[in-house]
Amino acid sequence: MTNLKRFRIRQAPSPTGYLHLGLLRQFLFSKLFSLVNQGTYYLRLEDTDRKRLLPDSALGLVKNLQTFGLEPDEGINNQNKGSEVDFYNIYQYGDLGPYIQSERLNIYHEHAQILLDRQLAYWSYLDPETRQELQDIKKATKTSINYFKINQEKFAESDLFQPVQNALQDPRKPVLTYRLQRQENIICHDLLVGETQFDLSLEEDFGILKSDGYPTYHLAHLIDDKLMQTSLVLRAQEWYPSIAKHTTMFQDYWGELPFEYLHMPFILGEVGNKKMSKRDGNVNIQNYLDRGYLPEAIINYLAFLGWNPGTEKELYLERQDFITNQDSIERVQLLIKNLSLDFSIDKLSKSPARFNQEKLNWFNRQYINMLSLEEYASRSLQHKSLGAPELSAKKYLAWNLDKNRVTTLAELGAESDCILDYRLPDKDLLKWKKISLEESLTNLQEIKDVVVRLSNDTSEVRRKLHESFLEPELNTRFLNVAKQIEESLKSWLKDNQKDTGSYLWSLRVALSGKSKSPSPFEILAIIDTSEATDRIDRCLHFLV
RNA sequence: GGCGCUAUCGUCUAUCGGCUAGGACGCAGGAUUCUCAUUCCUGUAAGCGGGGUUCGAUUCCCCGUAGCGCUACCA
Repeated sequence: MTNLKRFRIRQAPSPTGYLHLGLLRQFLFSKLFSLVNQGTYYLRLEDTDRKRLLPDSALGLVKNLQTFGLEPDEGINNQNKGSEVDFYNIYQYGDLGPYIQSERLNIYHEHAQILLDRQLAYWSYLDPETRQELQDIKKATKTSINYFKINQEKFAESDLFQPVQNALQDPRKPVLTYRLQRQENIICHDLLVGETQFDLSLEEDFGILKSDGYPTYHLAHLIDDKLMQTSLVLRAQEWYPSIAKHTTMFQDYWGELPFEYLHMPFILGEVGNKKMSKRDGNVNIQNYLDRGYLPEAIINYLAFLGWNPGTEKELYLERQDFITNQDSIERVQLLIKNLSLDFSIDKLSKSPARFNQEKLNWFNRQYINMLSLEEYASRSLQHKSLGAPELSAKKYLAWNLDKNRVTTLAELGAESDCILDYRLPDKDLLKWKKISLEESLTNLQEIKDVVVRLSNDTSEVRRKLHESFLEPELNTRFLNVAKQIEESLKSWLKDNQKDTGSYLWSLRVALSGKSKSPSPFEILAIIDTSEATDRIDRCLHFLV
């Protein structure tokens, strides 16, 4: 991209709500661009809309970004590494600040004055009613409004170009308006779309400094992205129609457009053709976190919405990464780094992408399964706000069984509850499909002795397993014990020429109490002999 | 209304003029299995319509059509 000057990319969120999916993807792609270009990814807070301002949302935003490994290199965050901004309860850091637009008012006013001096902007005194009337006429006559001319006819030249400080005190509440003077066609460039020609005579003047002294996006963009040395403006597609205004504004004021534009296509909601909105209820990124989705899965999924490496690779983290790194934030940073290795602009899609929960679920299942048992258990417990319950080997081993059966962290216990909280099955459930209930129970009675013997035989390995349940490789050691039980039990069945289903079905149902459950061998590796005996005996009572 | 963007399986997408249109999710079937899940295999399903350029168009161009966006003292 730009090779002479240092690559700098920015995101400029507004503290008017929560972090949503579309925005998160923009942050991700910005970070990816900065990594590819070995540049800086910075963040500034666009808090110029005082009516919609929600101060708390700034902290929520930077916290979320940290969770997703997207903390900016410069700008604002929630770490104590810069100067604190009390109002938002966040920190700001970097050499080109302030990064909070409400702290830059004097800068905007200074440039507004230059704009006035050069007659590139003027004060518009039209009240809302008048502007509404003009817009109605515009619709009827299909001609664009010349705001400058209208103001010129009604007000004196000295009013139109009065100094900023005076105008802000003016009871008529004027709005500083950008004066589009060029009437010709302009060719605008976007990294994704390419070149588009716009007719500037169709564009209308637009407000840049509101009567409350705060800039609109247009002025803030004009000033900040020059002063903060942005080299790539990556923003949502909805801005694309403004590219002509902005390009001409930069050319007029600064003599050049000092950066490239890239407009990101929308993310569509699962139903309908609208971009994901707050009405979908599922756009808030915090919802996904709350529902037990891993940041790794969300980021990996989002990366593939509008981008594709052109290879068949989709998972950008491997099982090994989960073993060597137990920290979620560091791991998601690694994920982003891995993505950046394949990331390039010509792999971006120009059309909007539809959000698909099923695919996200798949990513989440993949990554949950890669989690170490320790991390899976602790994160699931944390997720359920269970704090730190007394950890028993039994619980821990039972949860282990859930890991490749769940979609989200919220489902801890979904399958394993039958081990921790036994309920007697219905009588009929004990019947194996090929034989009668009586026969099934007789078989159960018969295998009970084998199970008891086996359970006693393996009590030593099980004791060792349970004692060291917090040590690494638990899953492997557990599976070994389960396998040992399985082999013994199956060889007994084979030696005595017994049909596996006729014995194992009722055994498993007796041990789990459920029609669908982990295998009897896995259950026997967890519960002790007396517990196993008790469960079987209770079922055998159906015999009498 | 004006201006603009976009257009391949249900969804995310590959293809940068040669296609028997590839992959992933989902779905269906099968294998393994005492059940469920996992894993593995197989299948399912697509180039919006019409012109043009070309030996040849999903790919390039034009016109339609559809979807979306913008048309603020919101960003």
